Amino acid sequence: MKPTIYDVAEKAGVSIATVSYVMNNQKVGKKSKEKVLKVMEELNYKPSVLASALTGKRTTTIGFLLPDLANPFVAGMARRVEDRAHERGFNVVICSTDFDEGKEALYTSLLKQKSVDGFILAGDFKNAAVVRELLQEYTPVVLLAASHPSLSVTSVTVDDFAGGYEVASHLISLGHEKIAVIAEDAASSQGRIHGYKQALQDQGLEIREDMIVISNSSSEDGERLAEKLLDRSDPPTAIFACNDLLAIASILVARKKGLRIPDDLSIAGFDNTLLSRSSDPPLTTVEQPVQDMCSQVVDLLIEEIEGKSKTKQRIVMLPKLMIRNSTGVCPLENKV
Amino acid sequence: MKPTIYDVAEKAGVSIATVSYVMNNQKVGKKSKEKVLKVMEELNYKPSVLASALTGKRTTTIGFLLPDLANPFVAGMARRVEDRAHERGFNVVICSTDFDEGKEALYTSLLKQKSVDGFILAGDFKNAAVVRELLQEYTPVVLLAASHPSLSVTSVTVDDFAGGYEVASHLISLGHEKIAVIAEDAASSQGRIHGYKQALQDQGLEIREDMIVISNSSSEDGERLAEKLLDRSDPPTAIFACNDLLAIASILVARKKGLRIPDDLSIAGFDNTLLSRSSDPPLTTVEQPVQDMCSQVVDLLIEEIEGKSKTKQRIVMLPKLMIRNSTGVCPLENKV
DNA sequence: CTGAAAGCGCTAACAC
DNA sequence: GTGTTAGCGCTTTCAG
Repeated sequence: MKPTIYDVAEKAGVSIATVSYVMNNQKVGKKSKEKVLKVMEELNYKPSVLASALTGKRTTTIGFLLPDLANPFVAGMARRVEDRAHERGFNVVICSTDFDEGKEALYTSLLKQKSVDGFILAGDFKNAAVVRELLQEYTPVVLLAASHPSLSVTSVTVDDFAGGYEVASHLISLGHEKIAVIAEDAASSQGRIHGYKQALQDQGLEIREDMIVISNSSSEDGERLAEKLLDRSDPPTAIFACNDLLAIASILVARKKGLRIPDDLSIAGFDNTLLSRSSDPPLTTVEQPVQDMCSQVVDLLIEEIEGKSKTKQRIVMLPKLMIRNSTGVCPLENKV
Repeated sequence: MKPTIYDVAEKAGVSIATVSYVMNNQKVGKKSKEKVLKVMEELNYKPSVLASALTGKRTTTIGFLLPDLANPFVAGMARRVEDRAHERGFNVVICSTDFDEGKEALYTSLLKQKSVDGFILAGDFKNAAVVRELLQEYTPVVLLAASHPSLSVTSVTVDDFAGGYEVASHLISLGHEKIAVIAEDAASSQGRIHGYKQALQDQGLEIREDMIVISNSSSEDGERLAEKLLDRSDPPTAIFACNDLLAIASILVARKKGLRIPDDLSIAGFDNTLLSRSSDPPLTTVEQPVQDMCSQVVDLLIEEIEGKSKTKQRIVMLPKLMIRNSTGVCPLENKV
């Protein structure tokens, strides 16, 4: 059997309390301490986190709910969150929710039974009721790349409005006027769309709602929507996709239709995933400071877990437009 | 406070044992059972997994150690593993090890302290000592996309030899004779290289060890190596990269050098990640049956956890060559 | 400074 | 069937 605190105590000739004290760095006589440490070493003793947690201590495990781990942008965040969490001595249990309220509720419930110390909810968390419940029972929660205006919960996001504004402005400066948007059914996309609209308005361009379509975030759906947009009698000269996956899907469709990018059609994405560098042409996109965002959420969550957090806060980080070759000047014949 | 088994027992007018029995589907009088169930509902009672596990039951949590979650192929596996685990009622805690023996040892140790029910080790797990230890203390372990010939541990892999053989044969059939390999420092790459060599040998072609280089798996290193290969006085006409990331890196380098793909240079990858579809040209690569592999490992691990597994086994699944446009006939001037 | 003992929430004999 | 009770391994008063 694995050695327990009793084994250590006995072999060291002290009580289990003393052993516990040395593990928790409490005042212990030098002699006893050394002896205990030595025995722990000899027995290769590792305290049980379960037993410890049962008495009220932390499990040093956090739950990380995200939309879909297979999405490269999400996986990138997960890696960063994991790294930071490990640095701080926490493990991460990951659950993909697919934007499904049922899964969101189920997984949070399961993880609560397992006594995770807190939750990071990434992307658009649909089930507000669950968040509200977490909040009111004082379970530490922070949102990542998502925020809930009506809820008092700390969050870390990128400035979606600014991102959308910059992309649209960039496209407008290239002479585009018919700029379509392929969005996700998520709050972040709404922010990007707002930014896009503002840019259009600031330049006195007409905002056409029929140029804005919502996808279910899958590549297939992205292709379907891109195809539909390009088949219009009055097709856009530029497409702003709310993530790189959708942008790539658009590129694929455009290529299939024999359109040259960016000569015939400009395409911009969002997230700056590795997809955007490998695509042809390399994708103009918006970079999110993933590393900083993830370190921050983890730190904020741990502050809450440790009860050190003063106030809830919403941190908004600035995105950065990465201009590459998928966007170019608007073809003349399409100008009004 | 959260309700405990005592609260339920009291309110239902029974003993805690009875409550415990109904939770574990043991024989309980119909009346009592209904009453207890009703109270559990009213109190919204959720049993503590910690307390339950402390008495010897499972935590229904498995540890999943992988090289790097940010790698799209790995993230794809993680998603599948997660899905299957959830279907079976398990949660997954994920740890990226970066092929670092220290991290491998550290994370397994931490997770053991947290009493995970078992481990899935994916990719090349360097620290054989750790695996051996796990095995000898009867901790359930299975390997995914990796195997350890000298260890008696169940594993699920793709047939790397076959994959390498097929890629090389395909290239040879296109007339290539100078085929370079950019590999990872992993056992899977060794298998692929063996397959590649066998194909060359079967066709009576010379095997040149200086055409085989090992990367540290990063894109940057991939680019560096590809560049070095192409700068040789006697450059290859085709590159077989042992994963898509490295293949993309090669494409990037080739493009930078003004080489046309596949006219001047053919490039093949491995894994069939979404990168291979979005790249230009689309990448010829080898598909691994990720979904099946992942369902299998999870099922096998759970069998071990439940003590139902009869014997250790090594399952090898067959890969599938996906021919796309990054490979083409060998340019004539380069033929010997 | 250290030991004895009472829990933490649940399971599992062992009785009744 | 169901209640009593002794742990599971660790933390934490409370004495001494």
